[in-house]
Amino acid sequence: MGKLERHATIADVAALAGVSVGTASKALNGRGSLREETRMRVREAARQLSFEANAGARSLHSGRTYTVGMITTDTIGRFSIPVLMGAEDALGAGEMSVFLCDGRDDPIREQYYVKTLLSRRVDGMIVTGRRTEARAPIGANLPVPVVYAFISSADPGDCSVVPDEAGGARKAVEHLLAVGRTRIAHITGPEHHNSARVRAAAATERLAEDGLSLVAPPLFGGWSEVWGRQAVGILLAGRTEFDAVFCGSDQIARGVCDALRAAGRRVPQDVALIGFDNWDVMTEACQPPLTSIDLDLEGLGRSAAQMLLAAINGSPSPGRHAHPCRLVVRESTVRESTTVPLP
Amino acid sequence: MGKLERHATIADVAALAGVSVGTASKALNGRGSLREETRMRVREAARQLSFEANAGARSLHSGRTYTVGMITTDTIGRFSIPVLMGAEDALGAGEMSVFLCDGRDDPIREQYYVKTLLSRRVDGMIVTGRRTEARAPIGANLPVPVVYAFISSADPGDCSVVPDEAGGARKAVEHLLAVGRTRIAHITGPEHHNSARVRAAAATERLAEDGLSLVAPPLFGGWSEVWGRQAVGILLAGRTEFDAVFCGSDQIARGVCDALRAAGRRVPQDVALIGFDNWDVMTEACQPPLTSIDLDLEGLGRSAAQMLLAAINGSPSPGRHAHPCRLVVRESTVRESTTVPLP
DNA sequence: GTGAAAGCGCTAACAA
DNA sequence: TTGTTAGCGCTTTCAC
Repeated sequence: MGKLERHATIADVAALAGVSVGTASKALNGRGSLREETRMRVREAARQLSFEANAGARSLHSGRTYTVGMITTDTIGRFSIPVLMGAEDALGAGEMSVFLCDGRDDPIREQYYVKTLLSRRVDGMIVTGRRTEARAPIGANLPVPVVYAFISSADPGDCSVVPDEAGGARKAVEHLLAVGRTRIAHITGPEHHNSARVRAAAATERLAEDGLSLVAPPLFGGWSEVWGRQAVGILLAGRTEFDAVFCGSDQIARGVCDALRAAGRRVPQDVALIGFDNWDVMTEACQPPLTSIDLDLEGLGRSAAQMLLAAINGSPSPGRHAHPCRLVVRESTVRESTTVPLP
Repeated sequence: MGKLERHATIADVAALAGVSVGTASKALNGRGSLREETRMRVREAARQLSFEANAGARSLHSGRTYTVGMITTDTIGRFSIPVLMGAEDALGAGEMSVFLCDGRDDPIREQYYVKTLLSRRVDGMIVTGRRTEARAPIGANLPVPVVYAFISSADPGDCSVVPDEAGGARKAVEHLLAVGRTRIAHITGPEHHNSARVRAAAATERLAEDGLSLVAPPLFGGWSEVWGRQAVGILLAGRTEFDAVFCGSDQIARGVCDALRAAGRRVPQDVALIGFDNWDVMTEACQPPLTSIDLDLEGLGRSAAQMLLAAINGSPSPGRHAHPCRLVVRESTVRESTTVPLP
């Protein structure tokens, strides 16, 4: 057979089948009315030539390309991936192909990508990023719909799908209350980070609804294990007693866990511990395994993609949509894991 | 202005500028010889209409789409990402757009993507995956060049760019020897995993070159921290003395580190410790920070993309290409970090 | 220096 | 049932 030199065209197929291109087109797309024998003959010719219709030429008529662009505003990372995957999954099911564009925190590069995507006549775009903060819209009066996923647009009229971080923080607190803890500390990331502020505020608020408050003001620091360990030092140096720690991330929680153990406090007997993000690497390696809040990023991405598909089909969903978080219980908050191992 | 209803065509631009479409085309692409005034007038009209030439229509002539497909054979994960990013980076610089296709370990899905990409007339494809093992070629006699990155093709004639894991393992051993250790243990992932076997064999071989051997047969297990901790238990239960541990991954090394500390052995004074992958999450959280081997996946992806670009331009690089690994020294092998902090 | 016309690969009217 | 034709948006001869 040898390596094919060029793609077969529908003219090649028509010639081989001994019909006109119009007939070949109908046969391959199931349009018009043709003799079954003719249809088969054309199909067979197409198969023989490994014919795949040129999508570009095709979209010249339909006006649609069945492609979408995904732009990450900052470098692709641990949070963008599941979002991208969820979106890719939902779009693939919708027969859409996805252009991946890594913005790398560079607005110039980002605008370049927007132009490129428009020249490729994508049917829509998804914009995502590493942080949940609002960002400037990627463009004004774009000729195609845009959905922001994880990150949100500063324009409230734009469609944004964001994790319900406040709801997640409330679930964390409610879980700690449900297992009988009332003296709760909160250790989290840097105060300038939107997620840290939102989660801390929501936790405080939820406690207030039960007439409680954090045993100490939230400890803002970094998102790292190192900070988790340091923060425990600070907490223990103070006189405040605590029977639970709600952490702004799993990495922090892991650091907290290690430091508590080193200080002779047992988890969960003396201190119940809950993280945020439900990152398997951390929740599994933690001793004991870590209870956490799952952002369901893949579901979020899928949901964003579905909204984009709807918008492309003329039914936009303007505004900010909060995607719910899930509580995942493990042994850092309850003695025995509630999950029953499979037999 | 209001939301644009449709994309402007070159006919719109020509009409607004009061010239023919042919002239407009020349003006916008810098072809032919036109009066400077005309050129400017057309450019201005294009700007006013936010005109972006339809790439699909354009490629109808050029025969090239300036797009490539990236297919991950299995789910996109920690190893595929940097490869994808490096490739996207190199391709973007080459004015190429990238179609992202997540194979999800499903051969059916994978073949579906290959067909889709061919119908979109991509100029080439990059195939990647989570493991370094060889895999069946993605297709035979494809009309466009294919480069395998990280993963490799079972067909030795295909172009594959893979990390030089054996070289990395040798560098790890050489570093341990250089810091004066000779009684080296090796703890790594499952024996059925290609990377585990290759790294263990290379380490053994390198030691043999100096008339040495591992203090015990390689301990194969899982890639997790949990296994690292368990393995230390096994090692200590045996009578064999050791002054260094070479681990098959950073997660294992981290587990080893924690367990050694718990057992009263100091790192690096009593035991020097080196990991593999140079995963920042682990190397930084480890106490002390972990020396490791970096696969330079982003560089590998970039290199693969460049080979693809070359192949598209008629200069293929058939065969298997080993991409070198880098040693990154931190405090788990030397008392004071050799990296000088910036002032 | 500019316009008219053909053609890239395909689909969809309309004829035959 | 099938073939012919026009046209999607663009580039590129070739006349003028």
